[in-house]
Amino acid sequence: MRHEFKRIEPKWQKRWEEAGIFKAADNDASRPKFYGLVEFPYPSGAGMHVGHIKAYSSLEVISRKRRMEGYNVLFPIGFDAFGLPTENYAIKTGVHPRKITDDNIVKFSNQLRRVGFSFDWDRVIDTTEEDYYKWTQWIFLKMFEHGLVFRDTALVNYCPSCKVVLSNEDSQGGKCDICHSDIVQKSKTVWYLRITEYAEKLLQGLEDVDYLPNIKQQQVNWIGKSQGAFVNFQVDGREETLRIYTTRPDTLFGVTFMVIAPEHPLIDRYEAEIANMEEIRAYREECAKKTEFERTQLVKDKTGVKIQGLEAVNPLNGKKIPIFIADYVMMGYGTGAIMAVPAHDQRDYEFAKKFGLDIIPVIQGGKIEEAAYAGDGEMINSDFLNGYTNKKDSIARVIQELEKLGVGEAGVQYKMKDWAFNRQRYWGEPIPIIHCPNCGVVPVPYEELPLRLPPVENFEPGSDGESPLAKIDSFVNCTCPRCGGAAKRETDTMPQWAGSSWYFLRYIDPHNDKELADPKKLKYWMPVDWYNGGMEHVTRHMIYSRFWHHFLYDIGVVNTPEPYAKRTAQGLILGPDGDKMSKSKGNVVDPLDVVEEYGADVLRTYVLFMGDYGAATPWSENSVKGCKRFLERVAGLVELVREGEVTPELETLFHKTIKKVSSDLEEMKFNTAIAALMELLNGISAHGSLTREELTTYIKLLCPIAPHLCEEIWEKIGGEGFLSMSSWPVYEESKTVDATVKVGVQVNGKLRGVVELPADCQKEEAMKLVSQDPKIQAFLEGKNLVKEIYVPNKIVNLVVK
RNA sequence: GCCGCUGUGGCGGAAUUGGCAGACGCACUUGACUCAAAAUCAAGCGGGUAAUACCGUGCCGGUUCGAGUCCGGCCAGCGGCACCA
Repeated sequence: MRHEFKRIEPKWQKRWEEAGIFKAADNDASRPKFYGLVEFPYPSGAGMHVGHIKAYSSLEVISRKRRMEGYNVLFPIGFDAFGLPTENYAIKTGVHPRKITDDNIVKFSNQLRRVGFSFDWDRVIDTTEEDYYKWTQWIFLKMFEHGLVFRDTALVNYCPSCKVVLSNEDSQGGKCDICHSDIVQKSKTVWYLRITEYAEKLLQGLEDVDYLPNIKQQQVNWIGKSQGAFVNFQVDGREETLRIYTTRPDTLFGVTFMVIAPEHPLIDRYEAEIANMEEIRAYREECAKKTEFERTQLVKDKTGVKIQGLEAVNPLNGKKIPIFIADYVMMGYGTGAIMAVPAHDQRDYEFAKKFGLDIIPVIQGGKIEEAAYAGDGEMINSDFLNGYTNKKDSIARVIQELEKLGVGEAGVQYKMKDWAFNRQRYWGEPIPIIHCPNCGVVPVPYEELPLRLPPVENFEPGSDGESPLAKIDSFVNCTCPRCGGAAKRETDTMPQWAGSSWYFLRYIDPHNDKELADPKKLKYWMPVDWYNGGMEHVTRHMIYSRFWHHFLYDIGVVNTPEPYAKRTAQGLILGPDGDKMSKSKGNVVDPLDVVEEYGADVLRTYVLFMGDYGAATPWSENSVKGCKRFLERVAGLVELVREGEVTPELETLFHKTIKKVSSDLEEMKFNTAIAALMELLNGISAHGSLTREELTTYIKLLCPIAPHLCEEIWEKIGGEGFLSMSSWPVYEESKTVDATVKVGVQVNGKLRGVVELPADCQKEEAMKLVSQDPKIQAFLEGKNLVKEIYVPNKIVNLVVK
């Protein structure tokens, strides 16, 4: 039998779909459930990328295996379709984003079908459909209702090219995540989601989930919890305290100055009393011009200005100390003010050196003349803290003292910031809020959802960073639902991350027009058992969606706090040249070209065989050919079928392979699972024949990876029903071991020979057999045998002198 | 600077977690088939040697009968965070 993929692949895809075998059954209590989730694609005009294939193939294989193991499997797909590329394309071509999106989804769906993925196509969702974003808006209003939505005027990251405000997540490194232009700072009133309120829950929740360790670590870093204390310094002679946050309150006796951020409100309050206000104003202006990126990058040179006329008082020893403003302190973290301990903090040290300030060591160790000392040591120059050597104890002691004096308390801080939740763009979910001159900010009533995107002809955003919706009077002008007076709608839309923050819930009940999803079905399917996706989504999408899910849990919509029980990630597919695939480098591989030339089964096999699933691996056309060769040899097995139940020579190999493939697939070691199937194939070829029973086992093991070919073989040998729905092979442990094993024999730790021993053979017998080996005898000639080491089935080591 | 990960043939990568390093695949070499090429099949394939010996998992040292694997110290690369107080 030849592997005629062009004929058989469409045939089986059609049969699977007609029979509906991949449809999930809601609330089926008769079998265990498995919810496998892959990150739904953004349907770009370019179509599918080989990266998509790799990302989906892992859970595709697991889902197919689960079905064969008797699970009720939910393996859905959809489209995360709001976003800038579509809108930009609309601006360029004049075609409506709705039309572009629909066309791209059709294209994507067809491509996904040609790869033979076993998605449940009845549950496809599209985040840009009204029936879907109605519920995105609903969740937003629920958050509003629970005080998690707020407006604030803030310096925001603004991309002058995309003309949008970006979240911190989208502007990492001072570059726009979408177009890579430099970000500038702009003052704007924007919407925020109070994600920081969930910082602790998001951190704690990580203890109950099975994420790859690096994924967990990245989230922990992102949340960035630190423990320390808040301390109030009195401003000398005034009813004013300067509140700071520190992780080392026990170094309070080493404080020689204070630093506040340039934007700190203290300055505005005492404008009249600050002698050098002109100088300070100039410094503030200078800082405002810099982007946050510049501010954090120009770390070499500390700048700042001493505030003339204000002094702080150290609450523990009453010492008066100067206050500076400097841009190395950020308004966005802690309280925007610090106590400076130059002896033990490198930044404070550099600042003190530059401005000629005192440096008082309070921890023994290091060379204070050269650099700040951040290590451990005995406390000195610190009154009641002197003599402490353990930092935990000294911190506990000083916090006790601060609390007694009423000038401070223990506290925690998170690096994570609130989520800037808006875009000044057309192609996004309208924010369901009304601005009323009488009532202020009023939410759109739930009954009025969805708040639809109005038809627009010009998608260009306003030059002042305003949304295109602001130009549509019929959309903007409305009546206030509270007082009935004339009011205006919010014209910002939600950021692209909104729709993907809850999509996995909608798959569970995609056509429900009463609720986000039926609670019974939610309870049945959630949590997602296994979620696979890219490392690039570990800190944004993953954190956002966990936040939304925790919130939905708190208001009783879902019944688990954590949405994903397990999370894994695939590695990138690099271009054949080893560089990241990109259009400009011309090293992009189109998966459809591969399907066309080699078939979907070959493509599926290759992306899983090409290397460690979690690692970045370059594409190799030659290796694709290798996979093609492999499947063609498998197709040829049909001709080797002979009468019988088992082939004794192959029995152990079969049992071993079932065991290895079963466990390797679970551990995402797809490359070694396929290698094991290749080895088994080599074994069968060497033997020259196999039984129908054995061929059935073989194609069952390969079926999740190369299902079209395996179904075809199954049909050819008279199998009934779909192989994809047959039972997963089982092995017997006792049959996975050979009667004899080849064991290496070392002399003084060096390999000198190999002997064949009965499996699990006793030491005495093993030694006897080893000593009969002439090669080994030669090495023992004239030497004293000092020690014999024997590890059954593994190694013999003879120590001689 | 901090945190995490990774260094194994010409290449992608294996190694039951301390027990025969290089499974499996690619590339390559030789042979068969062919007028020839492709495809296919067979054999070989870490370095070294005529064959042994010997040398080999980034580098240096250690533990052990035995180290790719464990410990200590470096070096290089990748990813994340970053004037975070």
